[in-house]
Amino acid sequence: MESSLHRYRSQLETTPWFRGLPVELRDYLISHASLLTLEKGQSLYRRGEQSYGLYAVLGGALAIGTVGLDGKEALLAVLGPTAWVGEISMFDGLPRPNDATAVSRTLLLHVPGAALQDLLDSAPRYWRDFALLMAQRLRVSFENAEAMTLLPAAQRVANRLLMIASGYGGLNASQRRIRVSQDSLASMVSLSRQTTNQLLRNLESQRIVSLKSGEITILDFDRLRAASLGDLNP
Amino acid sequence: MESSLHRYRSQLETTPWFRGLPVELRDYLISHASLLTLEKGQSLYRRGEQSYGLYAVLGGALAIGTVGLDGKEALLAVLGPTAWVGEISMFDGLPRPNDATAVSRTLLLHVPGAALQDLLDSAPRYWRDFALLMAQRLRVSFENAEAMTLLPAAQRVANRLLMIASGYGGLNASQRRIRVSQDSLASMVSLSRQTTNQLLRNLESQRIVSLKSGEITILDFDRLRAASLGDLNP
DNA sequence: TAAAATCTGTCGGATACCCGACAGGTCGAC
DNA sequence: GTCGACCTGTCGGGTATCCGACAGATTTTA
Repeated sequence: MESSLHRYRSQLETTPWFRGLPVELRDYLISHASLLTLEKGQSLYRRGEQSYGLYAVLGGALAIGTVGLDGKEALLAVLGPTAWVGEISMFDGLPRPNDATAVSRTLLLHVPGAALQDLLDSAPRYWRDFALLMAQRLRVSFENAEAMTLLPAAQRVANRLLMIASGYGGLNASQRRIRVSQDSLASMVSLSRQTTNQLLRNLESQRIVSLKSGEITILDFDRLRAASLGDLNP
Repeated sequence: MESSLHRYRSQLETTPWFRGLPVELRDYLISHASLLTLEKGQSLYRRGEQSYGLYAVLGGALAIGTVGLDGKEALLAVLGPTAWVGEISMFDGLPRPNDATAVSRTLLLHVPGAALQDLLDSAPRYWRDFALLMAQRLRVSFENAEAMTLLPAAQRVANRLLMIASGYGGLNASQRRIRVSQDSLASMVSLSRQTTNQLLRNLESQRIVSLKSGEITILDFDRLRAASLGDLNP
């Protein structure tokens, strides 16, 4: 088992957080992990459930969010390779704060809670390394809350595309081709699918992005950045 | 100096996070801290600045948020006694993610960065304790993002009042009398002051809250909770 | 105690966004 | 290759919320 897991090491090291860890910690995580596959639509965990450890996305993608009473969805992020999830419950031992669901067939690395406990009991200095993950997520979360209340719709969309493309500030790999349906994007920026579509088509007509089914490609980062600041003809 | 600081110990211990810390850590924090007073409107720190340590609010209140280009404000929270702030930069060493400004004359406990470094270098197990603070804030932040995108305006207001009254899930003391202007409340739920006012008056007419200038008192928690879920005649 | 500053309350017109509906495209499954 | 599932694109009416404006109340400052 171990040998097969080490195949993923270099892939994992594309993510800033993981790359920054001490070697022995990286070794430990990989050698105590196992693989796990989710089919499209299957959930990794749901809000309120107990925690069973830490996960890294190796292939496919996870949608992190919550569904309201009426079925409406609040999407925080769609995380692809090689993002890590599940660290909050590691610290406070409380139930998971949101849902994680596979948007397509997804391959995961699973580090069981017990292995983490053992490690942290014997080397508590590693708490800090895992906390860095939370710090990053908190910064993203603040940035998002800010964008949500300060920016009008069009700028929110542009801003979000940049955020996704950047890998949410280092949480996962950066990418210029964004594999997300307009529907999902809409519930990330809390707009309706229809207006999101309008705003995207607007960006497309200016050759800032190009649209395919289930995919948005950024053509011009600079002008997208300008659009997110509002310095652009609507 | 030390003797005067110990007067605040029992006050600090009203906050769940601080109360949960090991005794020696509480001792260390208090004995390495100093007092600091901010006048109304003065800022403790601004987004982008370097970190100089950790703070606890002992009196008055801090507004945590950001101002947009146009002067519009995004308020994350107004924190009173005895909330702790400034922990994110402690972990990643990056600049502060938002502004902290005194809304009235405010008394603060300041634990300098150097003292924290010394402590954590010699006893890295404490990283975990500080990380708990981040975990709490992250949960609040998620809950908030969720409320923001899933709930209609009226429920957002009710939800937010409950959140503030609960001390943001344990971040600071709980209170039934909320000392916040309707204006501030408005920019926390991202509504205009006018509609926030309408919604509050609506709650007042049902005897769920009572309104004074700069103050909202919750009269009926159960019905406010119902209102935040939408089970209430509008 | 007077003056300044801040906060609350209320009105209507403007508008950004929602939402249902439906057609056409694209993709994966069998 | 064909079918069903999902996704994109577009229209128009309905409406929740914004925004300027202004008056009165309340708190703070001098």
